[in-house]
Amino acid sequence: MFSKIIINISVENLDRPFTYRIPDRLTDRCHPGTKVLVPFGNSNRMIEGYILEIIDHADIDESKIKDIDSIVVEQSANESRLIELAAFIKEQYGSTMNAALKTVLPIKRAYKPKEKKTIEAKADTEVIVEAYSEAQRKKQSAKARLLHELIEETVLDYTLVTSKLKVSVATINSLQKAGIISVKSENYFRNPVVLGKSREKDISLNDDQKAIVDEFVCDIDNDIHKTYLIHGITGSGKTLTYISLIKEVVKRKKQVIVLIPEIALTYQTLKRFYHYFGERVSVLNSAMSPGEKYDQCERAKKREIDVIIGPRSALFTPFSDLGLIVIDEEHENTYKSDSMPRYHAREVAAKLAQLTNASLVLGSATPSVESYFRALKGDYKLFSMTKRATGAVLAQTMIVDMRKELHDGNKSIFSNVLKEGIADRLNKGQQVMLFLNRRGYAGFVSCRSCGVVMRCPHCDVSLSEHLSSGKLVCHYCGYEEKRPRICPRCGSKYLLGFKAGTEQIEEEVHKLFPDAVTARMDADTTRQKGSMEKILESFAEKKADILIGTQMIVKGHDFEDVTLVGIIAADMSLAINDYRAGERTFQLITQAAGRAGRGDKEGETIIQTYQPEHYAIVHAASQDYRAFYDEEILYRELGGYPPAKEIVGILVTSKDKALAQTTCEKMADYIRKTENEAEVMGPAKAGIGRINDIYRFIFYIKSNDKNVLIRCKNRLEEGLSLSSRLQVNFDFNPLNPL
DNA sequence: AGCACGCCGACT
DNA sequence: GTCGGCGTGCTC
Repeated sequence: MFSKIIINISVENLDRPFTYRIPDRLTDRCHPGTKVLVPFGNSNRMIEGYILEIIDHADIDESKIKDIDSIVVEQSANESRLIELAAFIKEQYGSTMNAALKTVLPIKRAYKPKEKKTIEAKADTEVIVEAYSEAQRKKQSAKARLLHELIEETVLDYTLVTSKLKVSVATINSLQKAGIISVKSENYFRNPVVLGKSREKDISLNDDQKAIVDEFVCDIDNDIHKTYLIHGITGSGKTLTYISLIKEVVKRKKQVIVLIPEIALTYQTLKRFYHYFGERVSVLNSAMSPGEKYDQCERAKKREIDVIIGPRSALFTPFSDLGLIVIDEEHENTYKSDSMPRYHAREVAAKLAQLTNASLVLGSATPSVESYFRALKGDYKLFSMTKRATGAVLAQTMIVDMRKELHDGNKSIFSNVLKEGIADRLNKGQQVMLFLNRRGYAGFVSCRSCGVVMRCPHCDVSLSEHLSSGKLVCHYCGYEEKRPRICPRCGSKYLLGFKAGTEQIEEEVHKLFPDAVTARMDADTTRQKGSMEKILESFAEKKADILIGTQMIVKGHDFEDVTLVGIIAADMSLAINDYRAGERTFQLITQAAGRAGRGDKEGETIIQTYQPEHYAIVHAASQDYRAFYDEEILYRELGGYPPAKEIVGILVTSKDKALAQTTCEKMADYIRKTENEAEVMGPAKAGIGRINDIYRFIFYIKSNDKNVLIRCKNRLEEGLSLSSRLQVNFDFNPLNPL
């Protein structure tokens, strides 16, 4: 017996399996995922590795093969489970086992003790309230922000205060001198932090929420672990429901993973969790260093925390007794990895829940069609929350037919209703959000005389004008060049940039409402780290009347004084040649509409479109998910798209164009000839045919049965020669346009 | 990554 | 002559 073993080092040269003989004494203890000690290299130094698979026949000269030395016994159950998860990812999504292991295993790091700083309230609540109002009076906004938090919580995380609350060291020092707060630092690992510092409130749930919690508790107490889909409209109190569910699980001495899209990982959200779970909750995010992430893994292993909140990768937190996984906003695209292995967190979470006997809770105001489909089929238990927890009413929505506006002689980007709406809100001192439903970046530059478009010399995309630096930039490979004054082809001076949509809107607003203060948020203004928070914060502080932006302004930000949301080109995302276009459009409009009227004032949403009769727009306007779903699923079944059918995209890339193309053709032909349960489409040049001088060809396989696609993938993988000149990527149920 | 092998300069 | 610099290449 032999085994393929991956060495426990992340170095490219060793990113391949090595074959070892399994000695007789170890045969019954060696399984995929087992951690073993093997002699390695010329000096036979002992090194740790993981068994990937057991094989009967060696694929290399047997004289070279060494024996496995021993099994590493202290391997924990959760570690072997993570290995199993890696095997699942490799099988389901097509990647090397090493790549799968790397996504799953925590990063190794040298032990470096880290200090944990906290800010504690030293004075009584009355003193803090007093100081808070004084700070407010003196317009010391940073001080006020900090004190405001201290009224509710007595202990705050130092880094949280400095980063999310943007309180400087100077402010903290002055409050420390005044004796109102004290800064304490303690060692992370030596002193497990004391819990229960926050002033806990009882959770009071409404009937919808209670019903969910009751059924969930009943299930887990009978050792039933299901997947639950909570469909709850914006503001229906999903987060509080999650918190109640998590409390029940934590009470039973089990741990919880909460997945949240990175963009929604705001101070507000975190505060709610800190409030109920104190120091027993931890966070992961992309801004953290590998060391910090490693620390959180260690804390999880040591059972110092019960709850971890984070993006996709938080799924791999090494808890020993996982009881529940929550995926908030489960429809979000960020849950699908965009690099190999292209796994979907929802599917991997389901597998992890199955392996650990945990429950899975999915929540969304606009569930993905896939999840809702499963829920209706009975695979998931479906809960609906149809009332806003605060009792606030949903915004009034209105669809404006822009064709009619044009017909009536209104050539502006704004309909007359929207213009009146904006004027009205400006009068009342309320705020407006203008949402441009547009994907992509700033405008390209082209010659008005000969029509030539400035393109990247290494990629098949046009270059974007970078206004501040006066350069043309490629967003795919980073190529830069100075913006030419005259057309390089015909020499004309009419080389003009097309303005990014949001800029154009801003200009128009200034023209119509010269006194209004606007803030703009798009790929161009948020390129710098932290600038997004800055813009949102200044808008929240009412430093601007109108916030103009793309997708990023609609996700989970609540502004009490926003009473009007204008959706400029609601149908723009329908034009994309993608089976998910309708779903995406519905989600975006629903989310945008949900931004209006979050406070006590009634909100209004105006949807401008050239396709007022399109079902995604009609149902989004009436906030009727079910009606949308019923039409959408019909279309998916008709077109043979997920979830009715499964799709895999096979992307072949190479510097050698002919090689990529012929390989892609060969692969497609091979599947066509050998698999009659599968339908092959293509091959064709990929959506972007060349990136960084690497040519890209793609073909798709469709089938009713995902296992057929996995079989195709496995057979293509087997047939692959290990040519480094060629790369093959698999993408199951791809998110990008077909 | 580690570690051996190896091919050059400067030293007991 | 040899000790040791680190450049190259391999590890089942």
